[in-house]
Amino acid sequence: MDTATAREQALDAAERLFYGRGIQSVGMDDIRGASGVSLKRLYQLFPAKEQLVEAYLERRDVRWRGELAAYVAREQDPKQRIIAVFDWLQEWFGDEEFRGCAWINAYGELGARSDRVAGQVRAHKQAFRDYLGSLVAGAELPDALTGPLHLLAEGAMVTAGVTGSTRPAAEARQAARSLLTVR
Amino acid sequence: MDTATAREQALDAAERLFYGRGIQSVGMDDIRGASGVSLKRLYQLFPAKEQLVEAYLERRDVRWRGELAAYVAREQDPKQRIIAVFDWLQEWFGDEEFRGCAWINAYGELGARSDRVAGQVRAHKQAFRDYLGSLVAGAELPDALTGPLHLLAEGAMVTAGVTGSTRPAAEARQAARSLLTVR
DNA sequence: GACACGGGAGAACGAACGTTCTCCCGTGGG
DNA sequence: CCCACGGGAGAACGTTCGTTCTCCCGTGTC
Repeated sequence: MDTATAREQALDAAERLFYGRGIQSVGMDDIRGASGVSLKRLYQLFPAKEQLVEAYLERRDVRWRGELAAYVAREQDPKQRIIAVFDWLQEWFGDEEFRGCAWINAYGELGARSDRVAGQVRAHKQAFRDYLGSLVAGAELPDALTGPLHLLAEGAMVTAGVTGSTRPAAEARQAARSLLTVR
Repeated sequence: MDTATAREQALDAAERLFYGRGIQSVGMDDIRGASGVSLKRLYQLFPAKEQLVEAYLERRDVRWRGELAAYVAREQDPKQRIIAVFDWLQEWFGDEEFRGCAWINAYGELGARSDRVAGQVRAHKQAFRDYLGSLVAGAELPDALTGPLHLLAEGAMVTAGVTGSTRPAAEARQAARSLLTVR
């Protein structure tokens, strides 16, 4: 197995386990077992667990925002694009594997202990907010809408994560529609 | 030191440390050191760490919701009471000790491993939502507003926790005002 | 005064886990 | 064929931490 595929399999297993069971309750040995990558190789690729965690969050960040952007881009109408964000959230919440927002969860676990993880969470949330801002600008709506839309989305992620329901996405979409059409 | 005060001091220390540094990174020995309650007593009062965690979340839930309700009750106008929720959040976010929502953080740390903690988080969030619902009903507003208001509040808590800023409260309050005055 | 006892200090124990080390094998080059 | 070497399996090591145990002291009771 060459280095690139070993790295990818390690990250696949790490993501599945870290996201599904939490970071601290998954040991490096669990990742070895799930990925088939030996401990020796794991430590060559990621000299410490924290670096594996960072790589997991980093890769997931790129993919998460990419998938959201691809979904939204299918919509032509600029205002509908904003609504599509909440449609996408609803689909995500309905996924069998959904267990809340990976970054909010990671922040709860490690935010107080690891500055690097805390920084990654901040960067991810800021990037999401900036993306919403770009959609708002694209629809020629006042920039002041960005904050509220972002809060609705974050609230929906938290609430869906805790309750396991997709309803928060529908509620958030409805509220977003209402905010977009006010005066 | 009698049993009641030992219990209270243990819970005081547990709350300070669990909330400030995360649950998993605080050991029983840290709590002994911070509370002055010996390990022997600690384990008489709480036969396992998980029970101390549950007692911490339980006591904090009662106090948190009580303080919110007391703050809101000072307002007479039913609609202003809803806005007052966000004023209270803003004060909370500005507190020096503020480190995000204790329940969201606990869920990120333990939600996947402890059903009891996950249940407490769900119950706390449901109680908060129900409280918002009672304010909405008191203002004779449509019940459909409860969900969006709740999501704004949750989003503000998460975002303030991650960024350390009080701004999310102001944004959420503004959005709430807007939702209340539509049509 | 003798003694039972609740409690404090902190050592001890055992498990979990991050990280490293040992041993061995298969392979490719000389 | 020999050998160097990259890598796998998993034992080993050291630390952390939840939990329990030991030892001792002060107090209240007869």
